[in-house]
Formats: sequence, C-alpha cells, structure tokens
Amino acid sequence: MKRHVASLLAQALAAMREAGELPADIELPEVQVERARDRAHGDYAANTAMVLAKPAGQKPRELAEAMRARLPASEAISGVEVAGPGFINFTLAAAARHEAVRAALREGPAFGRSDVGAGHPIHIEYVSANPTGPLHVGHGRGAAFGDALASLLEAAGYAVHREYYVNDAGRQVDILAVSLWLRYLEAAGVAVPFPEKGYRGDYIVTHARELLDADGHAYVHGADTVTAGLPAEEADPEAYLDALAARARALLGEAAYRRVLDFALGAILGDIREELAAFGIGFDRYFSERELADSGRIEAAVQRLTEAGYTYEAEGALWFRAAELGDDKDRVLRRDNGLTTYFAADVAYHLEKLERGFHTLVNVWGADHHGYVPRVRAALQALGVEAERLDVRLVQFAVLYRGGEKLPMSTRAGEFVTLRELRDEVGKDAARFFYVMRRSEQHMDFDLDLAKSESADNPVYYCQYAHARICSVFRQLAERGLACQAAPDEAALERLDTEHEAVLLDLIGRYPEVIEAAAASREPHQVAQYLRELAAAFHTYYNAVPFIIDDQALREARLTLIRATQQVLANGLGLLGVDAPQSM
RNA sequence: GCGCCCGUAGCUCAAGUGGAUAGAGCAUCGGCCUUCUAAGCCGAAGGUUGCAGGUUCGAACCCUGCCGGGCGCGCCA
Repeated sequence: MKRHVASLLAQALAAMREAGELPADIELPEVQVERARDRAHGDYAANTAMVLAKPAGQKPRELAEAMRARLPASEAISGVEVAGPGFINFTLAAAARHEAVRAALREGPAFGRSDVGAGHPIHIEYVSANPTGPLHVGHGRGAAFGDALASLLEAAGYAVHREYYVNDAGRQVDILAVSLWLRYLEAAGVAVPFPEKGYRGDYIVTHARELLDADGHAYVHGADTVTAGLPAEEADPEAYLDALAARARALLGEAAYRRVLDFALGAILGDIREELAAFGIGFDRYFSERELADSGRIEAAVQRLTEAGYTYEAEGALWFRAAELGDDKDRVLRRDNGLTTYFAADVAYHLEKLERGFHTLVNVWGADHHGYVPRVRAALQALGVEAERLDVRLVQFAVLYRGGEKLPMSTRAGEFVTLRELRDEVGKDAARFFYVMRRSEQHMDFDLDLAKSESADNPVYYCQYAHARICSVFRQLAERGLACQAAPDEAALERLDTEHEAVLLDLIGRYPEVIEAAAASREPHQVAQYLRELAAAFHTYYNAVPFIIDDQALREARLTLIRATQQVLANGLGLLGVDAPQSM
C-alpha cells in the first residue's frame, strides 16, 4: 500500500514535469511515504512537496496542491489533503482498510511475511559464549536479541543461517581441561590444591565426577607428581596455571589429555545447548574454532593479509596494519611464540563465512567487545570486502532488579546469575520479551518482580493475555452454541464503525510494515513495541464493545476483526520466541 | 588521557531513522465499576529532549564544544 501511494506520487511528478509545472532540469527526489503519526492526518503522509520546494523554487503548499491535482485516481484512496507545512495526506478507502483483516485471516501464520529479502543469504552469529561455563544473564540478552533478529530477517524473506562460534581452542580451553582434571583427581581421592585462576564453578565438579564414572581411574596421578617442580602459585598465578596445564598434558599423554579436554568441552557445550533449547533457541550450526585452525584457514587468512601488503614483522611478532584502516593501533596476528591470536582466527572465520556464500554477515556481540569491531572491519577491508557486508550489533548488558534492589553481578567473583536461574524465576516468555523490549544498545533495567507478575502492568502478560482473551471469546461463543459463519471475505466489515475498531484496523494494516521496517533497521524491539500497542488497542476494545451480540452480521464482523488481531498477536509473539497461549 | 555507546515526564522506556502538537506503561491525582475472563475501566496532570552554539523550510535525531554515566584501550579470549 505504501508503495502504491509512492507510485501515485511519482506519476504525479512525472505528469507535472510533462506539463511544464516543474523545471525540467531539476532532479526529482525519491518519493518518501510514511504512516501518518496522527490518525487525524489520514493514513499515509508524503513530504515530497517540502523536499522539492527549494529546487523547484515554489512554495511547499502550492507545490503540494499542484501535485494533488495531478494525482491519478485510485480505488484504494478515498481522500487526499494538503496540510501543515506542505504534507500530502492520504486517507485509505474503507475497502482497502478491510483488506488487511482479510489478508491476515487468509494468510494466517504467513501474514506479515514478505520477500523483500529475495532469498538473499544472510549469516547471523550470536551467543557464541565461551564453552567454559554456563550461560549467564548477559548472554541471555544476546541470545534473545539474536534469535528474534534472525526470525525477523527470515520473515522479511532472507535465507537466514544461525550460527554459534565456539571458542574451543587456545589457552582458556587448556585451563578448562586442567580444572576438570583436578576435580576429577579430587573425586578419585587425590588432593591437589585447586588453583586460584582455574574454573571454580560447581559444574566442573559435577562433570569431573561424570568423567570418573565414564572412564574410571585411567587419568589418576599422585599429588606429588602433579605439582612437583612447578613455580610457586603466589608469585604468578597465571604462569602457575599454564605450568599446570603443561604438566597435565605431559603426565596424561596427548590422547588422554585430549579425551579429558573434549569431555569437558562436550559436557559444557551440552549444558549450553540444553539451556538454549529450553530458551527456545536452536542453531543451524555450532562452528568450531579448533576445526578452523586444523583446516589451515587461519594460516591462510594471515597469508592473504600479508599478500595484500598489510602485515609487517616487529618485536618477533607479525602485525596487521589496522591503524591504516581506521583502527586505533596495529594488531598482532602471530605472537612471538609462534601462535596466532584470537584476532587472526576471527579474520579467518569471517572470511570462511563469506566463502560459504553469505553476502551479509551479522554479528551480535556484547557491548564490551565494541573496541574489537574496528580491527575486524579493517581486516575485511584490507581483503577488499565492502564494509556494508558486515553488520555488528552491540548488545548492552541488562541489570537485574529484585525488590527495587540491584542484583550484584561480578563474573570474577563467580557470583553471576545464570540464564537458567533467570528462566526458572520468571519463565522463558517473560525473559525473552523483556530482553527484546528495548533497543539493544540501550542500557536496560530488568525488573524481575515485574516480569514475574501476573498483571496488566507486565507487558508480556498483557500481550499474551490479549491473545488468550480472544481465544476465550471464541470458547464462550461455542458454549452458547454459536459459531462465526461468515468467511473472512464475506464478513460485513463495513459495519465496524467505532473508533476502537478503526484503531484496530489501522494497527492490523500496519503489521507487515512494522515487520519490514524492524527487519530493515534490524531492531526487534519495534515488534515488541507494536505488540504492546496492539494488545492495548484490543483490551480497550474488549472493555468498550460486546462481541457476542444478537445482530449476527455485526457480531461476525467483530469476531472477524478480533480473529485477525489474534493472528497478528500470535505471529508477532512468535517472532520474538514468546508463546501465544490459548488460556491463562 | 584517547576511542565507542548512552543521557527524553518523578521511575522504566518509545519516538517508523530529519517531519506536523515528543508518546506509552508504572507512580500521582480525580471519577466510575463488579461485566464475553478475573488480577479492573475512563480521564487529568506531568517536558527548555543534560547544557551551549551551529547546519535548514523543519532537529530528540546531523555537526562542534562542554557536563554526567557505562564500556573499551594485552603478543588474553
């Protein structure tokens, strides 16, 4: 519809130029049509006349009037007015307004979906939490946001691939293996002091026992053998930990060490996947950093940067000239000990994604990684990749509140709240809705009490209740031995003449545009915001107007309207990963 | 110190990405009410969009400088 209005305007402009009402030498602007913010301004508004006023050397309002005179007639438009500083406002004909309701019921779950993405392959990476411990509430927001965004892009017609990048290589994984091994020794009765910087969580103890159950005492060594000759921990806890890891590898041998490491990774990744599944999130692929390294792609990526002339050696390391491409400083690709950096792996990963055929890459990262964006951008740029192909969405952490008190959150002290705990407390639906209710870059306060409350104050509850309430109306209808007999296309929607109904009709008609706009700007919160508006409009309607009335034609018109509302609520909530319950 | 993000009603946040009179929900105040679903419904009040300049027909949005908050500034991942 928006496009239809825009094309009418474009035709008007062309006609004006043809008639000599516009200078032939000026460039015609791209016609912008938007939804009128105020219903008193009709349904759609165009600012074309104001944009054109200056180059055309005419007054905006006069220009608008001239355009109005040249507009082709359209069945969908019942009125055109010039208002304010020079807006051209369009009012939809009733039939066009009703079409949205009929389309919602005809298309069902597909209503709101479009093909603007044209099947364009798009890769979206999110969560990607290190496999060294359970997901916490910081990951939760990235998970909810990333998944909603992926669904949104799908709804807009993109071929979406969801991926989780697993950092299963490098030092932290060795520390994980050592941590688990030490807990395993404890479980087997060998007491080795647990290092300060090891992973101290209970989950390590649990999985260590599982390893003992599975493999028996195969990896047991005496406490003295484990610690003999290691540097003092007090002097340098990190160096001690590395020495301990080296010792584990030496004592166990490569195969057994690898077994312990893989067991630890598998167990923790299993926990993570389980939690994500309970959170309603699944990935098309878990991409292993280790496989990336084994495939030689990291070396290849470094090589390509070198061939492109963007590397140099200094202080024993290989550097990438990031500063030439907008970063603050140059970055190390290969350390003086010969190992490649995390950054090098990430360059390789991004290249690999592009080679898989994804034209657009979306990365959902925690906002604490923002300093990392310029160097990745720089690397892609150095390899000739257009900057627009990578979109990094930064997600701020949420601060939890309970009873008006801020919950302490410190990863170092190990007192982080896990996603599991959050879900146990407020439920999947509330958690997911709250997480995506705000713009991702916005710092956000997460009120646990509100999320839990079963009241209209709770936005999730409010939206879900609207859906359940409509279901309930139809149950009531059946109990009275009635059914909505009119097919959507036959319902007498012209009988809907209250302001409440006008608002609902308007909102339903806007849904496809909301999806398209939210996908284009990659902002799922627009959908959440819209759903609150829709639910509010429905509840107000419900309170003001009875549905189950004697006048059959009017009754069925109203039932058709709320059935369409129900469909849109279900579709929108579905995009956000929130259930639309039949009853509450 | 440098860089990025943020600053909107008492509180939590929107504002279709430069449009018309900056909107919701809590909380506050004033009425009503006990209904297809019940935890209510209707209305009012609440603002120099951190401050000061600038850009233009038009700025919460773009530019500059301050103020305040968050994060980042490893040959860690």
